[in-house]
Amino acid sequence: MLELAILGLLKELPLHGYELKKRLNGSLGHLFGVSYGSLYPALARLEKAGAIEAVDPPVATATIPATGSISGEAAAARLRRPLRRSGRTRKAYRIASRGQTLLTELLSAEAPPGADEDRAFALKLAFFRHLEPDARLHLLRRRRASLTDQLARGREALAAIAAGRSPQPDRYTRSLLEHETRRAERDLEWVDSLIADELQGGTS
Amino acid sequence: MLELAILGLLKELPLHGYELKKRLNGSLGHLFGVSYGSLYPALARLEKAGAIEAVDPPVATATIPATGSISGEAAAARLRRPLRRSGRTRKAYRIASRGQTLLTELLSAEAPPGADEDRAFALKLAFFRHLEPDARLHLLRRRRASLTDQLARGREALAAIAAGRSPQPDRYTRSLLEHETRRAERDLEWVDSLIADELQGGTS
DNA sequence: GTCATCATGTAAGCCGTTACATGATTGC
DNA sequence: GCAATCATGTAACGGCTTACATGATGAC
Repeated sequence: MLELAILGLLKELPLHGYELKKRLNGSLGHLFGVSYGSLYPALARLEKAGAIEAVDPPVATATIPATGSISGEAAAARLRRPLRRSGRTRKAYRIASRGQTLLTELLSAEAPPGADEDRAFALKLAFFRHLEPDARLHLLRRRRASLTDQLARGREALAAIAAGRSPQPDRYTRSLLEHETRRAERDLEWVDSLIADELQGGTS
Repeated sequence: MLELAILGLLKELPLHGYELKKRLNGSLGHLFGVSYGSLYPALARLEKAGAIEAVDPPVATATIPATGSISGEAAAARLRRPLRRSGRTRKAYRIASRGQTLLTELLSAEAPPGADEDRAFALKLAFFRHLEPDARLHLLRRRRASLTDQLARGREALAAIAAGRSPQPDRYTRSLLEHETRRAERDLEWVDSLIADELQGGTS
């Protein structure tokens, strides 16, 4: 998941490790906390695999692509200014074509079942714009199926308790089960609305 | 978190590893998936630390305390029957007094901030009955504070976007932000209802 | 000249996973 | 007797964390 986040951010503009970390712990913060101890090795790995490449800073404006996005331009400006430093300390990376492929793969990849699934889905959504509409729909439908399952299990568990087929849990466990079932309902409605938007082609 | 789950289950009745795993992946399943590779080492660790002890099976009924809970009795019966086996294969554990202490500590422990917090809270709730009312309230209030923060951050981010102080995110990111803010609202309401129940002393 | 911050990295360790190895018990 | 399942464990590895080491830059 770290690599997905890194590639997703680098897809918009080249960044160096320190800035990358600030962004990962900032906008994506609730989804994701990274420490240097995992970030820098991850960058090294990705570079060795040819997914990203160090961009040498000399020709500042030229190497930074116009993304059209406001944040992109602002960040590029931020990045441009300090480039007048000695130039040997910071190491900015940009995504390479193998990285584009990898990003698509990671976005489309089977979600790890279990507790990480929620986070993985949220993270993917943050970079959804980099996927083809088909792939987006596919992902949304897989997510939908998973939520439908969860919901069915929750409802069955509640029904079994109500019918006495399962023993009465204490009130905390019961409340937890009810809450999680409601959450699954809401998540399902939400995913359905995302699917509907997707089908009618991008209502902003 | 694994140790918390193990101790919480053993607090109700002695169990052996295999059965423990079935329960962890069953009722607590959505919160928690464990594999043998981590369960057995964890049991060994806990035993060495004196938190749990192997209970030798001979005197079946005598060693199993009456918990008063239906599931407890049913499980005890399930456990009782196969005890007529040779007796060298299964190794049931029961919680020791140091384990009781440890359980209380783990339940009361500071939640790891970040993405695990949700799961940790849910897991603790499943064993809430083993805590003193004071400790329960304390935990609920800490959770409340954390959710209040999350909610404030979400609302601020949305306000900043609406006011143009932040750049417009794409529709997926925006929808994600909105959804997570609503979720924080709902979670907060839920925790508030748990606090209210707690204060008026156990409305089932 | 010194302090805060920016910036990159390494080392040790924790907590979990999958895959593998092994054997007992039960049902047919 | 053979397969399914119950049952316990080990080995290798993955991914992330904290703590540590190092040094450049900018502000005052």
